[in-house]
Amino acid sequence: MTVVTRFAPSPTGYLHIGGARTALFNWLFARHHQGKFLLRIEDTDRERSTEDAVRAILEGLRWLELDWDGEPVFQFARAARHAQVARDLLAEGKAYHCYCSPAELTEMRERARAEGRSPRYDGRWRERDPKDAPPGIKPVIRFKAPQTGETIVEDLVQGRVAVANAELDDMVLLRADGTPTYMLSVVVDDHDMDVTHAIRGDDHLTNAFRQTQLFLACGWQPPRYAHIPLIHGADGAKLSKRHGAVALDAYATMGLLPEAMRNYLLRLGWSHGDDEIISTALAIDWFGLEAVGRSPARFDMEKLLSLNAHYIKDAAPERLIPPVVARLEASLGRALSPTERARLDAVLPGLRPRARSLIELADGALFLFRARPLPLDAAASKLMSDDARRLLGALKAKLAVLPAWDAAALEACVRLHVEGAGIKLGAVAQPLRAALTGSTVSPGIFDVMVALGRDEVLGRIGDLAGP
RNA sequence: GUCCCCUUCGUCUAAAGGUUAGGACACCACUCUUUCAAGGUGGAGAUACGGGUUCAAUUCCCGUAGGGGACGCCA
Repeated sequence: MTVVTRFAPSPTGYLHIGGARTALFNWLFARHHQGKFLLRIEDTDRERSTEDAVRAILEGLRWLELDWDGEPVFQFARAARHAQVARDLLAEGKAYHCYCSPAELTEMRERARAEGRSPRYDGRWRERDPKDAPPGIKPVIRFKAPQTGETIVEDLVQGRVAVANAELDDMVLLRADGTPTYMLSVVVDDHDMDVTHAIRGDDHLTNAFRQTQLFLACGWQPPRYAHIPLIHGADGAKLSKRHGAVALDAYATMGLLPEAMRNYLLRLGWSHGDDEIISTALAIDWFGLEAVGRSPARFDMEKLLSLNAHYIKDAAPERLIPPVVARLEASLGRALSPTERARLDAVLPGLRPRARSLIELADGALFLFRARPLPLDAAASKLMSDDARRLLGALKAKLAVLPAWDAAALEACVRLHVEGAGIKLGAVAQPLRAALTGSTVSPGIFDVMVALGRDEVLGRIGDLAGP
């Protein structure tokens, strides 16, 4: 049997970390088993579903490079089929009309809560004669759920979980306006789409019981369920807008690489011994539900950034350059010239191990493109003593006539210069760094000089050097 | 409130009855060094608590505490 998984987000909000991990696990599981990974947009809530959210979800998945098989299924488009199943159940006596008004239900729940009972529908229309139906009220269709015994879910992550059927009430399958509810749609779609494994957040665990009952009533085989623990914010609370559960594209904007995000998300709740850095190819090879943990995890930006730093060091330059150029041009407010882009290429190796994100990478490169005279930051200007200026002035003259302009020649020249002056390399390297970058922090100074080129170097030194 | 789930360093996790309880991030120190990183080396740091079962419990069972989730004509 081919494995079929699905990611079934509802487009009522944006794709966040938790949803992204659910998608990743479904995708990995399907790819591992050479099965199918389907995408289903659960848009049966017409009030809250938006096209923007659909777009954001698709873009998020594309950014993460999680490709789905076939076309996305829009659940609402299948409403007629869902409604038909509800009517079939009604005809078979497995469901019934309920004429309770929303106000009546609210009152029922409030009273139950006040009396310390579970707030459930009491089944008052379950056995009532349809002739009692109040006139002019459109009924909903409720599922006639078993009231005794228990329902068991053999969860691939949580293990065997049982709940007494008395704990579950008769859920609404078809709303008064004839539209299907989530519970019905999920069951029908999972069946029609031949979903074999439903991997989703732990918050759906109780739904699995109701869905199992519905599957059985329809005479269908439920999929295998796998409820993965939720991801919490850094403070241990449920992820929400306030806790960094921002849309996935915010992480792209922050300069995260999708492979870093995948690796990070993978290790949240899943492990393979002591392995930490796991390529996507290995992840597909190794992934299995048996290694998914059962306790919730906290989101840790530091670890994500550290993984990102690793992948930045690893990434091919052609992957890094375009996003960095885009960020640079945005902050510069102008396009980079070919000469400037060559400078960027030249310092990239030096910049890479110093950046944890593409933003830091771009920020680190900014000094290359600043107009002269360069503004110095506080630490840099503190370095510019009269001695330092004189040293730079003398060095400038030697650099101007240096036959070769490569890192080795530059280093030799500068070292000779400091030896002559009887000082340490740092005494000139730091002022030089300040003059060339405006800062006390940069890649190796000789690499910076090569990238900048002789004219720019002499110019920048000249702006600050003493007589 | 009811039901369900969870609990190993600050965080993510390994150890599927016998380990000096391992790794990673963060932290500290040292090292390398033209700065800052990166790299290298080392350090500090955990089995929530209480009972069992067992020759032996992080591991199995029960309870307590704490945390989370669900309880919609939302998904």
